[in-house]
Amino acid sequence: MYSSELVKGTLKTIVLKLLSENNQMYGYEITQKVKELTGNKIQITEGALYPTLHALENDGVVTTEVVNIGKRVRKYYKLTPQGKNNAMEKVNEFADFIQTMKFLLDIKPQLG
Amino acid sequence: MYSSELVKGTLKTIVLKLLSENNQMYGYEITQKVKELTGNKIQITEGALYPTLHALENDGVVTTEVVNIGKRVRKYYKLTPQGKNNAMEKVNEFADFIQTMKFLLDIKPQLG
DNA sequence: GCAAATGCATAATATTCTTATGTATCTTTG
DNA sequence: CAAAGATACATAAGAATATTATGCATTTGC
Repeated sequence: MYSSELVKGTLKTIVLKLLSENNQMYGYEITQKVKELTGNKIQITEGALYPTLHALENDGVVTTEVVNIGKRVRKYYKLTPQGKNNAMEKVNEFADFIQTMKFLLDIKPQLG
Repeated sequence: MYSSELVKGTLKTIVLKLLSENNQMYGYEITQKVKELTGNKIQITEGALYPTLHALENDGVVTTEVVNIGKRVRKYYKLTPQGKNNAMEKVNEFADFIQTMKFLLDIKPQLG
């Protein structure tokens, strides 16, 4: 687990990227996917995720579809066309940011 | 300039790294150095920097020395031994974080 | 049957940054 | 030499975002 401050500000980027790869996902699925892909190094809490997803919906970045699974409810999120652009931009910006930070912090290329 | 959320949480790491390379620096110098090294892509505001520096001092990570330059005052910050460890840890953690994010966001190695 | 996992959500609090403001000195330029 | 911009500190109000706690309900695994 990274210190929480380090991960701050990356949530939206992570969510958008996952949605751009998976057509549609529901909240809980996103938390699990991130845990799995990062080997528990990044864990998204629900208290952070749901407000973010709602904000993305308000901004027209995602649309939602509620699906009943037995008696339970799942809320699927899917990128709008605008959201797809948004996702690419965010990821590109982060890639650029990484380059800048590597230089600034004098971080050498890592093996692996 | 990156979106502000992107840079969130990196301030302490940046400051500690610069201090670990420069023996002692003052606040304004730090803001200028970061601007210069990043080609204006990252700009540290004073409203964010000074509270952070004061917190680092409270935590025993840095010590300060006030120097008079003419009639003006400069406050130099210098890492304590604990602060040096702290700096290394922060930078290593960030390097690790970058690797994780590159994988998660599927970012390819960049040229340059 | 009970604990853990799945699945949504919100509210209080904490943290951190932005923006604005304040004070003062020094340097550059027209 | 006056004014603007740079240097140099600092704090405070407000915004944004995350943490922690809580709540509810269903389903799965032991």
